[in-house]
Amino acid sequence: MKSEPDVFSFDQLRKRRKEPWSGVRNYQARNFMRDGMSVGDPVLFYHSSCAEPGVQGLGKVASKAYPDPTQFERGGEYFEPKATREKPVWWLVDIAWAADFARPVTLEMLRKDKRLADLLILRPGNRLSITPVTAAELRTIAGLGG
DNA sequence: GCCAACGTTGGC
DNA sequence: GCCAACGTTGGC
Repeated sequence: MKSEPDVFSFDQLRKRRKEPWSGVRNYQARNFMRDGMSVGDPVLFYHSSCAEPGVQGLGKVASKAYPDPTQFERGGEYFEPKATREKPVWWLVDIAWAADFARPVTLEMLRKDKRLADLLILRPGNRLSITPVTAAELRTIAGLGG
């Protein structure tokens, strides 16, 4: 899961322990949270749009999917006029801090590792903020992080 | 349903 | 700030 550290960093997640992953406004990313995640699933926390993009550490899914409350905030940045309480449009999960890496796994390190050739985030033009990884990819990246 | 215009993402 | 690569929007 990507996050811009200027907006919400892995350090902030560690301090807060848990954070609702609100504000996702892409259907594919929403579907991964709503349909593809279970409580306890490991999460790679990736910093994007910063000096050194890369995976900072591990989080974990800390709730089942529930409606993103920001879609109901009239006048707010994430207000969704099409959403109703009965038929929400946007869903999220809570993400909890799980473990630090000894070192961040930089984008450069990800690119250099042949085992990660199929990692979705490395595909040209990938802009999805949430992408699935295989168990093998997770192990590889966690290994690189020490 | 098509598709051009537009907005956003994200590395550099 | 640039720009490639997308996703979304809206007229038709």
